[in-house]
Amino acid sequence: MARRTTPPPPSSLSPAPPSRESGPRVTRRRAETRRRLLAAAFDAFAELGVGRVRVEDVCERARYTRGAFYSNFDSLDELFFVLYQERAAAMTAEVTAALASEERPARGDVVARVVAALSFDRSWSLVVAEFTLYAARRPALSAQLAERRDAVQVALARVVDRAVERGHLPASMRSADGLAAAILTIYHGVSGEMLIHRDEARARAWLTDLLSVLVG
Amino acid sequence: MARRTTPPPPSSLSPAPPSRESGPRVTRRRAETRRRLLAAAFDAFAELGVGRVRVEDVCERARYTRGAFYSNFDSLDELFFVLYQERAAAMTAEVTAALASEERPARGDVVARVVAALSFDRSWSLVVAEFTLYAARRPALSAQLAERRDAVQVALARVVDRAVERGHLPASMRSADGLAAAILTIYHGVSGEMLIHRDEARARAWLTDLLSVLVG
DNA sequence: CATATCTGATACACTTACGTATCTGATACG
DNA sequence: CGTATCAGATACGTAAGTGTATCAGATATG
Repeated sequence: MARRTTPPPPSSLSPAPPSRESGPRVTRRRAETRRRLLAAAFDAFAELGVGRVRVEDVCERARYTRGAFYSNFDSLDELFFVLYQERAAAMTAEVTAALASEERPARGDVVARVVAALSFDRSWSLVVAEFTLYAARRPALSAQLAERRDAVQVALARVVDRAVERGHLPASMRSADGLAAAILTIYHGVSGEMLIHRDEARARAWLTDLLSVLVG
Repeated sequence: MARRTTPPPPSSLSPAPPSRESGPRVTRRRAETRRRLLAAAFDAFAELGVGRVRVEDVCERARYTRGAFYSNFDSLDELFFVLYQERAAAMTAEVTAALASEERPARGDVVARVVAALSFDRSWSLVVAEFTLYAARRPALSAQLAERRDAVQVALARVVDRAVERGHLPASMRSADGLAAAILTIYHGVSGEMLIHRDEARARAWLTDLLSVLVG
C-alpha cells in the first residue's frame, strides 16, 4: 500500500529552455499555439486552482485538442511550472522597471511609489498563491520563489535606500534590504486578503497605511 | 460546450449541524469513524492540496474504506468544508483564550503576548491557505473566513486597547479594531512566508519585529 | 439473550481523465 | 511548385476515480 504523497517537481527545473525548444526550429504556428495554451492555462489555474485543472480544460479554453497540448508540454505540472516562470519573470521585470523608472523619490513619496509599482492583478495573485502552496510542498522549488522575491527586494531596497530614515526600526530592518523584505511581507499579507474582499482600491489604501507606519 | 468553472460551495453552509447528524442517535463507533476521517483528511489536504486529494487517499490514511467515507460525508468538498469549520472554530477558541488568559499586558509585553498566542502550525497554515484560495473562488464562503477573522480581531483589539498608544498611526489604525486588523494582515504575510522557508522561530522573530514597529 | 438498527466493507457499473499512435492538413524551404 | 517536415486532430486503450446497492458484522436496547 503506497500512500500518495506529494509528487516531485516537474523536470523542467533548468533555467535553460526545455529540450523540446532547443530543436532545429520553432514555427510561428507552434509558437502561437504555445502562447495560447499558456494564456488559457493562466486563466484556468487562476479560476479552478492547480489541482483541479484538467488537460481538457486548458484545451477547451485555448480552442485546441489534446494533441496540441501534448505536442507542447509533457504534463499539466510542467505547464504550470513553465507558466509561473514566464509570468513571474515578466511581472518582476515590470515591477522593477516601475521602481527604477524615475529618480529617487522624495521622502514623502516613497510609499506611493512602491504601492503604485506593485501588482494587484487578481488572477496573478491567485496564481502566485497557488504556486506558493505548490512550492511549499516541493522544497526543491523554494529557490524559484526566492529568486523572484529577491529581484523585487533588490529593486525595493534601491528605492528606499536613501529616502527612508531607518533608525527607528528594529535591527532586522535597519538595512535597506531588511526594510524591503518587510515591505514585501506586508504586501503579501495585503494581497492575500484582497483575494477575499476583492477590492483593489481598498488593498492599495491599506498597504499605503501599513507602509506609512513602517517608513515613518 | 460547457466550460468548467468553479463549482458552488458545498451545501453544508448552515451553522447548524448537518442533517445527517440530527438523526436519532450517533453511536460511539460512528463518532470515532468521523473523527478519524477528519483527522486523516486534515493531513491529506495539508500535504496534497484540496484539489488533488482523492477519497481513496483519505480512506487509506484513516484505515477505512469508501463505504465509511460516504456514510459520513457526501463529497470531498463537504469534508473539506466541515473540517475547516471545526478546526477553525477550535483554533480561534485557542487563540482568543490565549489572548484573554491573563491580565492586560504591560505595554512592553503586548507584542510578545500576541506572537505567543498566534498559531504557527505548518499543517494548519497550509489548510488555511487552501481554504482561503477555495473561498476566493466561491464568494458565498467569504463570510466563513470573515467570521473567524473577526473573532480573532476582537480578541486582539481587547489586548491592545489600553496597552498601546495609537496617536502615531494612520487614521485606519487609530481604533483598537483597526490596529488589530493591521496585526492580522501582517501575521498573514508572515505565516504565508513561513510555508516556504519552514522556520517557525524565524517567522515568530520576524513577526515580533514587524509588530514592534506597528506598536511603537 | 433476541431483535432491530446501524454502519462500514465490498463489488460493481459508470464516468472521467490521461497518454499514445496514427494520420492528415499546414508550413517551410530549395 | 514539389517535397519534406512539422504539428495538431482524432481515436483508442487503459487507468483512475466516483457513487451506489447490497450485505454482514457491530452495536444498542428492551
